[in-house]
Amino acid sequence: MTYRLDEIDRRIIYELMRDARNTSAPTIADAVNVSPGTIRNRIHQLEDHGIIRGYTAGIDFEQAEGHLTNLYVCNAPISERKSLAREASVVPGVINVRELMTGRRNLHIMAVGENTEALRRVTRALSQLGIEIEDETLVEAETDSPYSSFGPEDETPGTEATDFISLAGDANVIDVTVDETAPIVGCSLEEAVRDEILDDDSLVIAIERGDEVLTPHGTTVIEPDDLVTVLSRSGRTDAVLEAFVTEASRTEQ
Amino acid sequence: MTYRLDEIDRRIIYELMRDARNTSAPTIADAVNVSPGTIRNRIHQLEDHGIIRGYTAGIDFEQAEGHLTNLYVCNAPISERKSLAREASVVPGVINVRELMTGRRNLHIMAVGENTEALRRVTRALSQLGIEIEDETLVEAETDSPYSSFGPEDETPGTEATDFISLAGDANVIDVTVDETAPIVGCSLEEAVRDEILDDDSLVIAIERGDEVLTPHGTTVIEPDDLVTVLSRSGRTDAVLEAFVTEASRTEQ
DNA sequence: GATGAAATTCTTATCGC
DNA sequence: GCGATAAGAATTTCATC
Repeated sequence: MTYRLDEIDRRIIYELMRDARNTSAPTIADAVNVSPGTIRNRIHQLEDHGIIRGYTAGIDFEQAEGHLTNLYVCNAPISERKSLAREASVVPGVINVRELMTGRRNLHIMAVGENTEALRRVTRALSQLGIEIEDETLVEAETDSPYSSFGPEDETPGTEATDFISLAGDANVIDVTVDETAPIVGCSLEEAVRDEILDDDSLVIAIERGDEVLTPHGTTVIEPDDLVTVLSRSGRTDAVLEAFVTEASRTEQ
Repeated sequence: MTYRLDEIDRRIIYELMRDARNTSAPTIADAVNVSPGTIRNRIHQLEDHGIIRGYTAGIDFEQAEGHLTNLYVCNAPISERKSLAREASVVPGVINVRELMTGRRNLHIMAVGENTEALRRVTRALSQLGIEIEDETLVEAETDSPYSSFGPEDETPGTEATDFISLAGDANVIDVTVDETAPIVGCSLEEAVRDEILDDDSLVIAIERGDEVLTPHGTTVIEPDDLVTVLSRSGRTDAVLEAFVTEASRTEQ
């Protein structure tokens, strides 16, 4: 029942986990040196074999009108776990169900509601199905990453944020080494903010260039290999990092 | 900071949660009666505001060369939770991280490895980051669903599987009412299997038509509104149901 | 929010190994 | 069976109203 994957399949899975919507077949084809048609054929095979279950959009419901996301940790008898998981997945509000191999706490159900009353309705619906809720908590954030083993081999994870310290509120300090091909290279900080390369909520507070530490001004121009310290109030780390790392790191073979 | 959504935004989110890759802008445009360009503009706005976090492919790693998926339930000090979550997400093998609001068990980390040794490496990496692993278990299955509140109002969830009983092994019995526009309508069971409308692993064991119960044969032709009982050994319920429900239920206004 | 032209991508059928 | 290729349809991008 296990399907044998080759390098092409693995790379397809990696790219689709990274961005399932804005990754076209020709893009992947360039990366693995086959024709776009082959990529599409493989994708369809992976879908047909059930290896690709589907494609989901990750939604930050909290930002969308303050909806609440709740995680229910539940017990289900092993014999009924599969069917209860199926029934739970169609309860209004439920967006994700995980079946675990343990005897207890073996069903993790994630649901969204516009307020606590809506979540109470989910609680009641799950109870009526015979699912025992052992624990429930609000979900603050969720992050998806591709499976790195299926990614390109020449990956250098050290390029991105080297340090990451949470401050009060949602502000973060990020240390990042500037990529040679980063969008911000050659721009002054003033220009970067004006051209929306750099978020308005982000502030460059230090630049290490070689042996010296520069104090950044609006006219300071960012160069490759600068070690830049950024204070970000937006909390959207990825968006901030985009300015400093290469934009198309995935297209390089 | 909360973004105000209208009917168009909600519907876009619903459709992209349902299928982020094979849902084109014109398809959604037809459903809400605006131009495709407007749908694309809205999608970009939702992406820019961070309401759409990204698009992920759901992978069944077990079917792919028998990879193992593990869920680590961890404790992280509240003050460091956000940064630990960030660091955990780049540990090789980690594909999903959830931050929860509780004091304990507030970090759920999901990782994939080709064997138990690979998962042990993940365990070590997480420990070295200062994450305390409280519990860990293999993940058997995961299901994603769209947020039904954002879906079309005339949804009739009763159309699909009305009952669902797990049997020994991976076999299931499903009761389903046949849709008028289902692919299998007008086909004999023999033809359905030959044309690959119906899975080879699926067996129709009963048909209720009006007041009578038919015993299915190869030559039996499926009609709309038949209540069909299907025994499926494949465990891939969705694939089986596809034959009996309308293929393009989302295109109907 | 709609429209229209240009570029890209997807679908499908066909060919060669 | 698997991958490459090419024509036609559909989709996305971008500028403009």
